[in-house]
Amino acid sequence: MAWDTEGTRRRLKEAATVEFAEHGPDGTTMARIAERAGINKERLYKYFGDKQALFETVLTDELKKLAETLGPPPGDFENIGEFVGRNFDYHVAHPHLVRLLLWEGLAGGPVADEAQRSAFYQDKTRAYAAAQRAGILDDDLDPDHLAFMVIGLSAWWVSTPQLARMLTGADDDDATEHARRRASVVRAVQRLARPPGADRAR
Amino acid sequence: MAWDTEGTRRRLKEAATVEFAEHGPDGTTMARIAERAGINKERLYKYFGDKQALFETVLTDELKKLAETLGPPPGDFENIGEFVGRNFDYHVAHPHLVRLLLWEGLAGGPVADEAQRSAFYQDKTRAYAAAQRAGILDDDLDPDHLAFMVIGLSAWWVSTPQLARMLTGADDDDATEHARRRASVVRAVQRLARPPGADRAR
DNA sequence: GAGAATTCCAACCGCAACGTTGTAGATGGG
DNA sequence: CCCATCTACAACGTTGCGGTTGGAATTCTC
Repeated sequence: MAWDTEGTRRRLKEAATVEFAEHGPDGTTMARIAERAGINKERLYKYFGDKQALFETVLTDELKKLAETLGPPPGDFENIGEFVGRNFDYHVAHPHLVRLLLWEGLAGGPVADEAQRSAFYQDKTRAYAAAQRAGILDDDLDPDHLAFMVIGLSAWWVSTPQLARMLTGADDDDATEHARRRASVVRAVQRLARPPGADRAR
Repeated sequence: MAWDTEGTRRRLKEAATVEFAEHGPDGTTMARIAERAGINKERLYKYFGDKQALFETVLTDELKKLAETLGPPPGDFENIGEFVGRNFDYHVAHPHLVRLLLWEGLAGGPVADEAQRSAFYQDKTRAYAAAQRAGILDDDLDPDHLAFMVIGLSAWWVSTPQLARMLTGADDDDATEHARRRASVVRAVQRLARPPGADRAR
């Protein structure tokens, strides 16, 4: 049988994503990743270097997936609510990414792929600023802060699930509660970003 | 010299707070806690049980400190913006608590002191609901979700410092940026919670 | 003031984790 | 067809962790 190096690489990375998202950098063991992938542990070191490098690879990969799934931010921000709603859906369906981000922030180590990501966020900020100048978004908040808070609003539910549970009294996989949360996020973003008077459709 | 059991207990707990907040449950070692406190490791087990119990003790303690420092939520929510601003200041000055909360949520294990905390949050939700009925807060969002998002807005900056840095381009200990962030949080909460037309003081 | 009880500590135990090494099989150019 | 090269793996070495134990020093109790 021919080698399937790309396949083993992919399987290792998928296993690493699950393990890292679940247990974090410190709680994850290289042996468990290899075991989950059904591949020998040593391959991890050959392909990805050490644990830290593997974590960074996994994180940048998941960020890319999000960007590809959601597509570029809508040219106009008229419908920012729905855009963030889709963002929220994504985070609830794949909590991997938010969890990886939180662990990255908590660890305080090097930031994976910092240059690319900074550039991405600066683009985003510029887009927000343009929409504010066009009057589509309110300019009450500075564009970078607005962008940051919008991310927060859609990611916060996944970030502190225990608070969410204690406050709402609902389980994480409750479908009707999910819909209620989504609606709240959409409405909150509209209140935050849209000029007063817009989105009056109650 | 007389025994100072309460003192050693306190020193151990303080050291544990720092270590747990910094490195998380998995990244923290009992030996390092003891070393930081200058006390023998075995005392930790005598006083606090095992690692998990120590973590829960530390977390509930920090939650109590926040509640005592900020005092009860203001009877009326007219000034919810400033209240949340003080909350934000606290989290920036003592990031311990938010970090512990994030780690608790990520670990997914048992929630420390769940009964008390649930009761606390339900009280909070009731207070929000009352303010909504009184017309002080807008009832656009359900009170539990509003409470949850308000917490998120003031804690999100500490939760993903690397995103904050990449978006704002500012260091975490930049004083003018702190003021700017605080103002954004206050304004955002007002937009989120207050009826349209209130807080028009630009 | 003697002995029970408690505080404190150094040393230890079992175990699991990271990362490496030595080797068996597969591949491909000359 | 041969040998350098690459993939893959089992087993290992070392380190460091959570938790325990035996005993010395100190305080309390009667």
